[in-house]
Amino acid sequence: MKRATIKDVAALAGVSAATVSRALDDRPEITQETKRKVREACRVLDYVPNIAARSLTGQKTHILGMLVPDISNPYFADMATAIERRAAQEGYRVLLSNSMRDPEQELKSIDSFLARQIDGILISAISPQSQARHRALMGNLPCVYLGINHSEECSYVMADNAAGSYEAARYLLGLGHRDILFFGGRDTSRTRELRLKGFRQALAEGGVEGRDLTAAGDIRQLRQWSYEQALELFRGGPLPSAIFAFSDITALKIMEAAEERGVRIPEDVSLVGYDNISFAALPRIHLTTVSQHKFRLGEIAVERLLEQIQGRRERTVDLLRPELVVRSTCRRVSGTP
Amino acid sequence: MKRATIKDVAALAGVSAATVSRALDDRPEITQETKRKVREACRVLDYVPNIAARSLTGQKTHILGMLVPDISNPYFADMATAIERRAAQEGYRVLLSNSMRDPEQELKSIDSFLARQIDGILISAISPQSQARHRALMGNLPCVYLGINHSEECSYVMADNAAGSYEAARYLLGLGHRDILFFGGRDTSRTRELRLKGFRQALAEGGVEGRDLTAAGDIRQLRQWSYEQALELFRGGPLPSAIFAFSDITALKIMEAAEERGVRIPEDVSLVGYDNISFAALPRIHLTTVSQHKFRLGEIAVERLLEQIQGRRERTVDLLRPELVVRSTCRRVSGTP
DNA sequence: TCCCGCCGTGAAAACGTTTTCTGTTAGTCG
DNA sequence: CGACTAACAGAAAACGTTTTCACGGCGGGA
Repeated sequence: MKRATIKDVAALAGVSAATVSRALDDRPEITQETKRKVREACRVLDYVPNIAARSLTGQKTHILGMLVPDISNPYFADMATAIERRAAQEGYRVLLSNSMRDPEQELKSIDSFLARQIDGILISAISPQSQARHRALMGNLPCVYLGINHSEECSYVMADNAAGSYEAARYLLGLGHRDILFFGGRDTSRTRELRLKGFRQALAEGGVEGRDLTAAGDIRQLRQWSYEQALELFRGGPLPSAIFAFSDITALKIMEAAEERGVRIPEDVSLVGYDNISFAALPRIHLTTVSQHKFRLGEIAVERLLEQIQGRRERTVDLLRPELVVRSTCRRVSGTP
Repeated sequence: MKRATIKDVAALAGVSAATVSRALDDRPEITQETKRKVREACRVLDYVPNIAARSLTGQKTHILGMLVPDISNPYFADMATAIERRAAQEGYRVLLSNSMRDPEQELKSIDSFLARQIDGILISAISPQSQARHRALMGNLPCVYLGINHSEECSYVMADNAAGSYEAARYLLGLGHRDILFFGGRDTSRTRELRLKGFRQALAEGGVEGRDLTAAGDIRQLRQWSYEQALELFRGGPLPSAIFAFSDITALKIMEAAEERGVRIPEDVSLVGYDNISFAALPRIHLTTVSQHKFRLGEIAVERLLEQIQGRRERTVDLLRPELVVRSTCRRVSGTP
């Protein structure tokens, strides 16, 4: 009933525990014959090594931690999928933590990760409050930021936000749009800052004035805020020619408000999102958006983290070029070629 | 630089390691004063207990394993969210494993869970091949099935699939539909069987003949299969009055095909889904569907698993009643009251 | 023949906790 | 005043591995 230990295997194979350990590690100094006996004994006893004991001797746990605000957000779910898969390929498991953007939760998660001796941590969102604590640990715990770069001392892999929005804005300009509104995102968000920057640059190059609408205030209510602002925008009065949404989630909220107000997309307003989450490709939605290659980002993040864990590399920075994916939420402005 | 151990804390607090252990456990036999000193020392040294060492002494790891086919599927993402949250409340973490429905992956995951001394496991999908291995362990490892019940020896919590589809079918009947097609699901799926059963029962009670379309064959290609079958269905010729999709994912694929063929929903065909995944509530989609209370299911699953782990309860069975959520993909058949 | 070195293996220490068993001190009761 | 109890804390064993060190045997060179 009780699980077999290495000693049981050793006894059955007629060798010592040390030999079993070495045989399972496939060390060259052990005879083929001995290895065979050991393997056989393991099979018979259904032996599974105890990782807790292993990690006690200073070995690694082969567990990675992942800090995420909300796994039910498809943006993070997609990344998590990629991460989980890549990690599994390398023999690692991932311990998930939804912080729900609650600083206290984040702190607890970090502590619990530490307590569990994880080998490294992937962070795709963290509040400023928790960063101090986190920074204190960075020396000890390999870490890579994913999709953000809160600290220059730490590795990160992210998409080039400015480049992505630059390209999307150019696309809108090319379609003849001149009155384009950048919509949403928190005023504290560095990501928003970068996306806005690329947007503004494209507009400036096209000699067009840009507008933008920013969420300032409670961080948790962003979706609700977007919906209400869009409702307000569509209340009547002149519409912008196109809306550049901070994210696909935001774009969806804009769509919802538009639907409610009878505003048609793209006939009345063009709309582009950002992230290319799975929602965007759905029938009836067909959101034109900027793809972040979340899958690739996740994979690279794992690779970099493992390199760091295994001491093969120090701090790294990866910037992926995003890609505009054109669907059907933008139209050409009449009267343009 | 090295992490502080319990001995360091003991030294700083001027007590023994044993006392520190007891103090942190808040045992009554330790003086308030001593506890205070210990806590202070922990704070100073930034002490985090080593869970690996703790688990070695026969304690629990406070880690739960979760076997999922695909976390980027919103159905599982939603459940995972609920599970993660509830587990965290109880001081547990969850180790995630995406099997991608690959039996070999499943096996590996189970072994790796075992090696990591997890306290219990939540399974929301498992292939028949892996079940044998899993069953062998069930005596040792607390387990609850989530949304499925592959074995009567094991706890499970799931929605009453037959009841849900019964209700949805009644709704369709009430709207005047008489030619209703049950669409999709794998022929090996027990879930499909149950949903079909409720569907048929409702139809039989209404004196209506039901039809159904089932996927037989490669399990991984279900979405593609649905899309192609729907395309075929919409090729021309007589349409059913309503389609009852096996799942929301299937329903979405049907929508996609309908869009492609110029078939309007609900004007030309009514459509109901199953699961109420987040996609279903999106603007422009508004899928009428059966809600499984995935969140509640996840929570209950964690609660039952913990009860089992802590020896408070044996095998349990929970059946939740699903709920029809009416949106806008069904219309009343003309000529009915 | 003797010694050296190498190969394969075993014994034991170490990892950081928890827990059981003891021991000490002070207080209480007869 | 002596002995017993209660309250508190320490020493040491145990958990299952890995790893360091040591040892025995064997082949080969002198």
